[in-house]
Amino acid sequence: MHFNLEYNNIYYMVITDALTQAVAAALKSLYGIEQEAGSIQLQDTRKEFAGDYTLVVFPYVKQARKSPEAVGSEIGEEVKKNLAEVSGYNVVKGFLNFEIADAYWLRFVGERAGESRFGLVDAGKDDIPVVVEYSSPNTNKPLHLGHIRNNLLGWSVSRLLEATGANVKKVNLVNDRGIHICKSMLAWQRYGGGETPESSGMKGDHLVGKYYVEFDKHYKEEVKHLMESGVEEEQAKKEAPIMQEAQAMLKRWEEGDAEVRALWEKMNGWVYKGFDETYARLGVGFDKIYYESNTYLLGKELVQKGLDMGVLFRKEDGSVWCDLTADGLDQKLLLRRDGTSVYMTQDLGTALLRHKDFGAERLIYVVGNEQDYHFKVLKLILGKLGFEWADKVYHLSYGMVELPSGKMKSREGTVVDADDLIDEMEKTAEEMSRERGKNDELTPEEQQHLYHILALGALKYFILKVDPTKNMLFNPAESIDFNGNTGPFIQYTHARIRSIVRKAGEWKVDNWNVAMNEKERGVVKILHALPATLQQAAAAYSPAMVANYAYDLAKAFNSFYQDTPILKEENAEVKQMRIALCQFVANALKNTMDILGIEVPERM
RNA sequence: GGCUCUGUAGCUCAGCUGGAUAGAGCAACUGCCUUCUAAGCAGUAGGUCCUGCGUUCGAGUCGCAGCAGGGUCACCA
Repeated sequence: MHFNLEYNNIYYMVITDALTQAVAAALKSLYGIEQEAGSIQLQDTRKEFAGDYTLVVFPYVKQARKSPEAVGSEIGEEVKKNLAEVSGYNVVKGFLNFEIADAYWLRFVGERAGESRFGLVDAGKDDIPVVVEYSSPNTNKPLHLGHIRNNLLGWSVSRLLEATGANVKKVNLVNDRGIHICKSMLAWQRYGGGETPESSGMKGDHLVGKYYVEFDKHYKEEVKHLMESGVEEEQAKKEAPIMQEAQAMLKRWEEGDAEVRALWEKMNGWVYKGFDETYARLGVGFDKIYYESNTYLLGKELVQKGLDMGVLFRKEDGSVWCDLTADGLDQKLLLRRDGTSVYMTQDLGTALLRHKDFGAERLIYVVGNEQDYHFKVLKLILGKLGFEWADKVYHLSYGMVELPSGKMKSREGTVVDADDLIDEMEKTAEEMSRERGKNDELTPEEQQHLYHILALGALKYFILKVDPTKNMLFNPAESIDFNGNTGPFIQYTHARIRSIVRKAGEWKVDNWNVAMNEKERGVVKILHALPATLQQAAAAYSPAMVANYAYDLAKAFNSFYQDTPILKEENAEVKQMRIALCQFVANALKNTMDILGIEVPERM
């Protein structure tokens, strides 16, 4: 029997698939063991041993009734006989290490190095869309570091899904109504003296945020006064006049009061202008923006449907609930006794709206893990309401960004402001670049652009390299690094490679018949794993896996670059192969960083 | 208290569906720029993988219990 390497219809010829098939056949012919090729696990051979891929034979020794060493040798021999690309094997204890012939790697580089999109799958424009919601800010205060993580994750996961073939629609649901914005409005009305972004020179979202803080200051004072005059705290918080007035303003807003609406539109307008600026600096965007002022009444007809279906019930006071006790949860309110809806009701409505707007089934919500319970319930209720796409709703639950002092709290002023942080990063990037003095020949515009992409590269990589599900720590006292496992390290590696490739000029692919060194093989094997890595990362919704991949690749390349001549190589064939390898790595770095939303420079 | 997530080097983090002697970066210490970009490379030092029991040929990874920390359990969003 002989195994031919075939083109996997999506990507490229895959030696690992051929190997597992050959192993499965060997298991059968040698020991009569039936094992599907797909369920055979190969792992990368550890670098202290010779070989490329390793099969652990322990699972088979019992049935084979032989020692692990014997089983390893027999399978190794059989596979080597049948698979030309296997140039050798060795057995250490129960580990069978396959060695892959250089010819395979050379062919792989020759065929793929010039592909600008190796490992990426073209997005199916006609496929059923996947809707990713992210960002979803409140309009009463500017964005902070927590929002940055959300935005970067949302953007990057969207890119990641696109890179693996999905038709992604990015949406934002702006929370533009409610008591929080009324607080800012009221405080501005009372204490603002007509201040505007233009008159103050303040960014609109920051200006509105300033009055949100202003409200809180007066509110606390009033509560304190009331408590001093003997009112209980609970009561005082409700009775504080400024709070009552904010509530009244909300009511007027809901009634459509012209004056309140005008003020609301004016101040929200300031905020949007500010947000747009921050989004642009972060390099994120949306296909559609929803506003809660338009959607907050949605969901009520769904509640009626649920009542008709008998999956919801009405209590004596008129409130409507969903009983989730059978699912191990509580009862969940969907309509208050006055008939008004709650957050969950709107979210049910907007889910359906989105399903209709895009014909989407997969809805992905990039929302912090403090809302795990909410989304569990949302999914359950959608299911009970009979939507078969409910099980395709996915909450991408990410951990919060903590400071050394603990959680960020906007009202306590312990937040890291998004704009300030980006400013800071750009300043640092500029300083570091000037110190090195490598970019003096660039135009001032090119320099500014470089500082920007380096700053954002550092920031984005810092945040995205961490597993999304985990909380992460940010220490403002220690600025984000530009050395080591960082975005600029990878950007630098790319710039360096591009420099070589530019100097090399045209390169062509021949049927290289040369020997590879360990460093070259190390780089090629990482490139080879790119498609599978992207698949895994997409399945896990984890840009972190992409970030770590890019780092491993850059690291391996730098190690190769350090002690292997490329342009100075005298053997023309070897030189061509190395240039191709360089181009290949540059493409892979560019594409993986692009998934992270990070631009890579041509020089730096 | 119920539910849930997390615990790996001094610090920040990797460790894919269990596999060989647990890996990076930062910080500390050594070397390497007249040679393709030193934002780099090579090396030294640093670990009871929170604890215990269990499953397994094999556990950082799976199960149970405990300890510590976060989140959440609103007619808020």
